[in-house]
Amino acid sequence: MGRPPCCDKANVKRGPWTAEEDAKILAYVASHGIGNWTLVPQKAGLNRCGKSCRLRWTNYLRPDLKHDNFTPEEEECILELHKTIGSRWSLIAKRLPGRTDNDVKNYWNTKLKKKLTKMGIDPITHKPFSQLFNEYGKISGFPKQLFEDENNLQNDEKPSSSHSIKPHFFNETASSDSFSSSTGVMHFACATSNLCEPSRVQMSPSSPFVYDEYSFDDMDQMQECEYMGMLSLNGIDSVPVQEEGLIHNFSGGNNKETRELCASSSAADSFVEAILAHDNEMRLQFPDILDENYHY
DNA sequence: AAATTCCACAACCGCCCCAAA
DNA sequence: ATTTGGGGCGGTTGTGGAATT
Repeated sequence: MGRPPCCDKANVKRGPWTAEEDAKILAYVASHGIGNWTLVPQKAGLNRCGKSCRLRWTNYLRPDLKHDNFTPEEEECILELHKTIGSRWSLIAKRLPGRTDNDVKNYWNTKLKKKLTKMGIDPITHKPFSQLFNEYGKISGFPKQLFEDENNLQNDEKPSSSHSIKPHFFNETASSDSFSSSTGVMHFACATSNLCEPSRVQMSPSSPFVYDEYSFDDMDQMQECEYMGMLSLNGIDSVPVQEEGLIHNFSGGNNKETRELCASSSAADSFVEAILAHDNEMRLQFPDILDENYHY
C-alpha cells in the first residue's frame, strides 16, 4: 500500500553538484517548467533524488536569486524580522527578494548572531544580556549583586583594539556612546564595517508580571489552561491588547488553582510576559504575515 | 612556507503536514 | 484506515578557501 518510492535512495548521487548536473536541471526547467520534482531526475537524466534537485534549484539555480553580499538594508530587515518572528527563515526570506531561507539562515548564523553577541545583545531574545541576567537572577534566586559585580568588572575593561563597540556583557547603561536606553529604545553602533547602520533593539518594560492583568472572553480557554504558557497560545486572539504590550483587566479568573499556580510562579513572570509582549508586537508589526495560523 | 584556525555556505538531515495510493 | 511520498521548513554538518600563527 502507498506510493512507490521516487528514487532508489541508496544509489542516488549525493554531495556537491557538478556544472553538468546544474546544466541539466536548468535545461529541464527551461523547457518543462517547475512541476513534479520527483520526475525531474528521470526526465533530466540525473542520478539524484527529486528532493535534492528541488533544493538545488530553490537555493542556488533559480535565476531570480541574488548571489552578492547582503546590503545594510537587508541586514536591518533580517534583524527586525528575527526580533519579531524569530527564526522563521522562509517568512523572512519572503521579505527579501532574491534571497532564500537558506541564504538568510546562513547569514544569520555566520554573521548577525555573532554581531549581536559582540554587542552584548542576546541573539535569541534581542535583549541586552544585562537585562536577561537580571531577570534570570530574579528567577533563579541568584543574588542580583552577583551580576552587578560582574558588571563592574566588565566596565573596568578597556575597549578592545579598534572596535568602537564597548565591552559586551552587562554594560547597557555604562557605555553611553554605544547604547542609550533611557527611552526604552536601544541604539547601537558598529564601527567594524560600514554595513552596520544604527539599529534599534526594543527593550521590553521589566515591570513585574501581574496575572490579574490578563483576560479571556472565552472561559473555556481559561479552563483548558493548566499552565500559564498556554494562555498565549489558546487565548491570544481574544486577549485585548493595550499599550506597552501589556494586557490588562483579567476578569474571569474562576480557575483559582490555575491562577494560584501561575501567580505563585515567579519564575514564569518575566518569561510569560516576554512571550505575550513579543506575540503582540509581532501581530502589530506584521499582521499580513501572521494572518496564517501558526503552531507553536 | 607550512600548519592551524576561522569563516562562509552548499547540502543534507529530520521533522511536520497533507495528499495520494 | 493505513501507508508512503512530496513539499516545506529549521537545524546541523561538511568542506573549500581565506586568514592567521
